[in-house]
Amino acid sequence: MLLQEGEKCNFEIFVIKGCVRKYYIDANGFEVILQFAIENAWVSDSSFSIYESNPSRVFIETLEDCEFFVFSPDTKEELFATAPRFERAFRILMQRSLAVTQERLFLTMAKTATEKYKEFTAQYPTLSQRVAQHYIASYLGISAEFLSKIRTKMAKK
Amino acid sequence: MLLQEGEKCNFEIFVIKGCVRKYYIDANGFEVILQFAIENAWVSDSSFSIYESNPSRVFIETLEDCEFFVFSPDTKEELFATAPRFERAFRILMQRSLAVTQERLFLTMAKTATEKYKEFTAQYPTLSQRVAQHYIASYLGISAEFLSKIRTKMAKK
DNA sequence: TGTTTTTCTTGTTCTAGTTCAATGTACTCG
DNA sequence: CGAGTACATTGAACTAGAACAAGAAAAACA
Repeated sequence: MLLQEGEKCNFEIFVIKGCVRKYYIDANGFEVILQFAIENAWVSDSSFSIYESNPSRVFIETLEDCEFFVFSPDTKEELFATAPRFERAFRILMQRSLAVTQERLFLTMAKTATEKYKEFTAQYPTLSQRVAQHYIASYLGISAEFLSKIRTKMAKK
Repeated sequence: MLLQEGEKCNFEIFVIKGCVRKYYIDANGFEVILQFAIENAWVSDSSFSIYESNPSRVFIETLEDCEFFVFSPDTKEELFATAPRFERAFRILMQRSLAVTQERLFLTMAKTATEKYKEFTAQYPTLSQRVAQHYIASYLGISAEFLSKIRTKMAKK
């Protein structure tokens, strides 16, 4: 467990190897998975790092053995000071995260559960083997049972 | 109409006055509103500005008489060259957009239509008066009819 | 190896929200 | 002014997906 709800998130992680999930607990006590980060992806509680004093509302947890590269605010500031071009790199990184999140919003809003699952397997071909199905269901915003039904239906065809 | 699907988006807009909507057309031909931008907000097709050669999949359209401040890539580069601290400003801007988008994902995934509408009116108190209801429904990802039913139910209480 | 715990499947019932259709309201413009 | 167009409401029938429950498989573990 890398980050707990209520803690301050003061890092940005680059995943070299393994898989982590970022999630929060909704008003009814259910986990909702916001992001899977696998090899070559970044995770952090980006939503709240702007309000740096605010505690986080999300959890970040490893699902496999992992290797990371970790940026703290200090190492980041140091980096920017010595090599200002990294400001740009981080801006582009932010932009890419935004693109990914918007793409998810696209999917979440306009697609059926089956379509979402297809897109998911296309986007993360390895992940459906690597993590538990109910995590995927939570990521897609559907119930684990319904995902199972979708899968059996797809298998029959 | 500021941007059409298929065009290249080469600007970032800061809304001084008025209101614009950003939307796309889904596979079934329906408009899905991704964002309303009112006073002091930014709009651009952030999802694709990283792949700068790619044509946009979204439309950006004014809903009222507007005043903007427009950044093109050129003015941006010029700005960054003369005042490098603006790199940082734009990074923070990106971060904030990301925060907003993630917050929306939160809402879209875990809340009922009624809850979403309540949160919407709380977040954009003026907007429910200013724009057509079916736009709000599209933004919330629900049908215009159902939004109407929610509203009458809320009014009765 | 058997036992326990976790995950996955399957069926049934139920509900939030959709779709369609019809009517009502309001605004625009000749 | 009246007619047309765009928008909002209401109701009835329908459906995607949830919730619940109860087994089956698979994994963990001693």
